[in-house]
Amino acid sequence: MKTTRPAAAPAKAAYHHGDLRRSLLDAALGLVASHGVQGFTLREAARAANVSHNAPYRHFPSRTHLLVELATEGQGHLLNALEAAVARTADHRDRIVRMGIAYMEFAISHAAHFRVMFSSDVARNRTADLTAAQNATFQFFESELLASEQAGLIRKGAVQQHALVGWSALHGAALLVLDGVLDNTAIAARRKPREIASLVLESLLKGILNPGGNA
Amino acid sequence: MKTTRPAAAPAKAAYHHGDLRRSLLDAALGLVASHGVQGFTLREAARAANVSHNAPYRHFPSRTHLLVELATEGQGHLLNALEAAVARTADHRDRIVRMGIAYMEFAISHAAHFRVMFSSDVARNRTADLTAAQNATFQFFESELLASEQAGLIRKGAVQQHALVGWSALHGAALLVLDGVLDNTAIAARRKPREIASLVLESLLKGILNPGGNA
DNA sequence: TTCAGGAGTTGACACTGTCAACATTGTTCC
DNA sequence: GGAACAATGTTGACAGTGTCAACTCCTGAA
Repeated sequence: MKTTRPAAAPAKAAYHHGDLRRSLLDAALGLVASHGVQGFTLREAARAANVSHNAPYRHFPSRTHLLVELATEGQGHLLNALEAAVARTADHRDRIVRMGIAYMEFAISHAAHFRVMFSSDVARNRTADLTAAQNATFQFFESELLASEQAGLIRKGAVQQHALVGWSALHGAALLVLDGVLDNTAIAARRKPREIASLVLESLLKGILNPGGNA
Repeated sequence: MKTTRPAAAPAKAAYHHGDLRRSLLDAALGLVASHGVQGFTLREAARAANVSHNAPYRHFPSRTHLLVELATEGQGHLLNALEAAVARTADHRDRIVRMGIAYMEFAISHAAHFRVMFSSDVARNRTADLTAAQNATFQFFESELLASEQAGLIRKGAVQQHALVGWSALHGAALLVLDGVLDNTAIAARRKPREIASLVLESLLKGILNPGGNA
């Protein structure tokens, strides 16, 4: 983890931590995963990093700011995941489907990040960086659909609307799955998250594909 | 509010509150509205109800349980709103559109309830009652679509899937709007919530309407 | 070598959720 | 009526939290 400093001292040793900021973010992520956003505590993160309860304040002005930072970071990871998913094929329909599935799978397999990214108290303390990261995600959706439109896969003229509806549906499905709200529905109870995403995408595509499409 | 007891005493007077449970839920809702779910405090709710900091424990076993109760109540109100919206017309397409718009409008105009209903720490402490209330909402979506299917408005054979996708899209859109995530998108920035809901519904309907539909 | 400032520490404060023990009230049965 | 009893509220305490202020330690530049 370190770069230059004296390797790995056995005890907690050094006065300067080396990369406290990173350690705190990692610890926070773990705590959110096990105790929820609400249950995350600055002092416990400090403890996990072997540091006094006030050390975090040298890196983050408040508990909320740390969470916002985590959210911004997560949003970047999400965008990376979407880009990676899409990169594996050139077929426009496939790309859309993979992108959607990647969204759902990110929400599930990086649940802690995802929860922080869309927790309400982070939303009300959003920074310009976080806003920019969220906009980038939406624009990625849009650009992908724009390419499909130009290739003639989907109907002309409502790319922004399609992006809005697509993102909403995937986002909503991800949250409903994450919260277990769908666990008692016949349609979703026995399906894996990626299958649920497929169902959502299938329906969405029916609404936007060109009549002559290859559906 | 009271029924039999001595009207409204000017001072806080009476040892027994009368309806503390209700007062606490109302106070909690107000606090969530102004300070967020995270910022809601049992002690402040108690203060708002003119009662000692421990009185709430005679009605709720914990802070979280109070929130779960609030969520269950909100889910009931949501279902009522959906039913009321649908009742105003017999046209199946209209009913679906009104139902969707009502969902979005509930999320916006009852934001505090909605936030509690889908806050993650409520989700992880869900009671049977809350689960039942959520299932009822999904079933209402389903039943509405089933009626449309039988009337020939929408394609045969995938009502559950349509309900899943529809709920997901509306839910996702509501949360994205509520969190302000869409504020910087060209498509949603200058639109009212109900217009955004209309856009979502328009797209969804294109995907499920019968070819011979009146779209 | 000095020294300014970044990084971490200790100590304090008001506040929180929750537990235990106690006080007051309304109800129910003789 | 009054006596037991359960509900409902209260007071007091405790550990834990976020944050502020003042301090110490360490590193890199002048």
